[in-house]
Amino acid sequence: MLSIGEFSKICGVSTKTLRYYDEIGLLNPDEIIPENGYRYYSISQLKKMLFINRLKSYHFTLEEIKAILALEEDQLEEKLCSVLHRKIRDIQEKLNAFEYTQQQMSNDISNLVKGIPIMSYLDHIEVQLVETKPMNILYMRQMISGDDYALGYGKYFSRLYERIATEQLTLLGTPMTIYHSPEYNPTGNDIEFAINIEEIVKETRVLPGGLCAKSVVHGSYSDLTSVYAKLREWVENEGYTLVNSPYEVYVTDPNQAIIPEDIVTEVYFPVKKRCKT
Amino acid sequence: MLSIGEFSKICGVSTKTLRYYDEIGLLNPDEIIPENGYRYYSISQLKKMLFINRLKSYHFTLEEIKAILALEEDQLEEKLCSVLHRKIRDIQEKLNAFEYTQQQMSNDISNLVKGIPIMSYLDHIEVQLVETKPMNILYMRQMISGDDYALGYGKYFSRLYERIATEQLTLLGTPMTIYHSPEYNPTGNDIEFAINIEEIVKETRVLPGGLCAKSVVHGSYSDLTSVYAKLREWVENEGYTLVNSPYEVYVTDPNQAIIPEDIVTEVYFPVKKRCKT
DNA sequence: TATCCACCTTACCCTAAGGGCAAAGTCAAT
DNA sequence: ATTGACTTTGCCCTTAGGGTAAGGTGGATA
Repeated sequence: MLSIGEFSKICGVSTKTLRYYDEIGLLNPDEIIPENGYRYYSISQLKKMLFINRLKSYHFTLEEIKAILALEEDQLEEKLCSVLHRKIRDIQEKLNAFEYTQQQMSNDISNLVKGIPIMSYLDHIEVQLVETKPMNILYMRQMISGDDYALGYGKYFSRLYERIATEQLTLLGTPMTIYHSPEYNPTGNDIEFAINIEEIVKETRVLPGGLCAKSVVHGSYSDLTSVYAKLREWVENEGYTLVNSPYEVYVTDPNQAIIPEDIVTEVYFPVKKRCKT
Repeated sequence: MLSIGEFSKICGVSTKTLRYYDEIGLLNPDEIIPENGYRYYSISQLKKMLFINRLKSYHFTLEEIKAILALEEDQLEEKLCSVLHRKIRDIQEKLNAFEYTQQQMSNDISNLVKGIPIMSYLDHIEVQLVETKPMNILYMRQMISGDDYALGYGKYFSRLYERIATEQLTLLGTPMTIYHSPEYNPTGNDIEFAINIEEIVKETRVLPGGLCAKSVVHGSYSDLTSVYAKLREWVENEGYTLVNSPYEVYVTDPNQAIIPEDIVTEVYFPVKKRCKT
C-alpha cells in the first residue's frame, strides 16, 4: 500500500488532485484508515490513474471520465469507441471554429495595416425604411440552442425544400429565418425557418407586410450581430419601435458563395413610428 | 441616454454582463444617477461594446481586452497588430495540439477495434537495471514553464550544438535532458539540457555514473509520463530508491523521424538498493 | 393621485478542476 | 522525547458571468 504522497509521486499527480478525485468519487483510495483518515492506494490503481490522465488529455470532463470508468467490461470497447469518435468530432468543430477565427483576425490585421480601424465597417452599415408586402410562407418553428445554428439551418431548410419538392409547391423567394426570441439567449432561441411560396397549404401562414427598417449585409455572418445592433440603434434613434419579430432573408445560397463577400443577407425589422409622449 | 435594459437589447449583451463589465472597469456606463444607482449608457458606447465582443470571439480574456482598450490612439494600430499576431500564434498552437490529440484518439480507436485495450501498452514497458559510466556533459540548466517544452528543447539544444560547432568540441552522444524538479510542476520545471562531449571546458560537468533503472521508449513523447510512472513503480516495488535526478537520452533525432514509432528515447532513474528497516 | 407592472439595484451562491495556505493531527527516524 | 516530514480538513481563490431573492424606482394607467 502506498500513502497519498508516494502514489502522487509515482503517477505524477498532485496530492490535491488525488484528494479531489476521492471527493468526487472518480478514484477512491483502496483503503482509508478510519482512525486518522489517511488514504492508501494500491499499485494496481496506477493504471486507472494513467487512464484518467489520458482521457483528460482528450478533453473529457471529469464527469465524462467517471461515466466511462463506470462502464461494464463487456460493453467498454464499443462505448469507448463511440465516445472517442464523438469527441474527435467535437474537437474537429473546435478546429474549424479556431481556423475561422484566425481568418477573421488576419483580415482585421490586413485592414489595420491599410489604416482601416477594425470596427470601421460599422459606419458603413446603411439602414433604409421600406414597405414590405405580406408573404405567404411555409414555416417550421423550433427552439435552437445557441451552438448549432449551422446544423439547424441546413436541417430545417432542407426539410422545407423537401416538402416543396414532394408537394410540388411554387417557390417565390429565398429562405428566411424569423427570430422570435425577444433577446438572444445562449441556451436556446425561438427560431422560425420559412420560405415564401404561392400555395396555401398546411403549415403555411402569412408574414404580415408593413414598414420595415432594412439593412443589406455583404459578407460573413459573424458581423450580423453588429448589423442587428445598428438596426436597433437606428430604430431607437429615429423614434420607431419594433412591432414584430425581426427576420433575415438569405438572398444568396451560402453554400454557393466562394468568398464570404459574395454572401448577401437582408435583415428586416418591422417597425412603426413611436407616438410621442 | 439609454437605460441598461435598452442598451442591453441594442448590443445583444445581457444586463448581467454589462453590470459585470462595469464592476471590473471594462465598460463603465456614461452616467450613474447617484440617488438610485441607475446606469445610463450613451449610444456611442455601442461601438466599444461590439469591439469587446469581437475581441472576446478572438479568445482574449477580459483582462487583455481591458489592456487593449486602454491603449492610446496613436499606438493602437501597432500594438493591436502585434497582439493579434500573437493571438493567432496562440491559436495555431492550440490547433496543433488538437490535431495531435485527434491523432492519438484515432490511434486508440484503431487499437480498440483490434481488441487491444487502450492502456495495454503499459504492460509492455520493460525496466532493466543497468550500470552507467560517468559522462562529461556540456549543459544548460533552465526553469522551463510547462507549456513550451518543444520550444525550449529546440532552442537550448541548438545553442549547445552551436557551442560545440564553434569551439570544435567532440560529440560523444546524443542530446539528453535531466529533470531536477522533484515532481512535475505545471508552473515551471528545473530542466538541464546536456550533451556528452569529450573536452572539459567552461560549463561542463560530470554526470555521475552508477546503478540505473532504465526503460527504452519507442514512440511519441506523450507516453513518457506513463514510462516515468512505470519506472517509479518498479523502483518502489523492487526495493530501490532514487538517488539522483532522472534523465532522458534522445537516441534518435525527433526531427528526423518520419513516424512516431521511429523515435527512440531512453529514460534513466539513478537508484540504489534501499536499506531494509 | 394611487396603483401596477416592468425595470433597476445590490447581495449571495454557483459553475470546473483543482491551487494555495493554515491549523492541527500523525508517522517514522533519530 | 523530539523533530521534521507527511497527512488531514477547511477555507478562499481562479473565469466570465448565470440564477435568484429582496427591495427600491419609473412610467403608464385608472
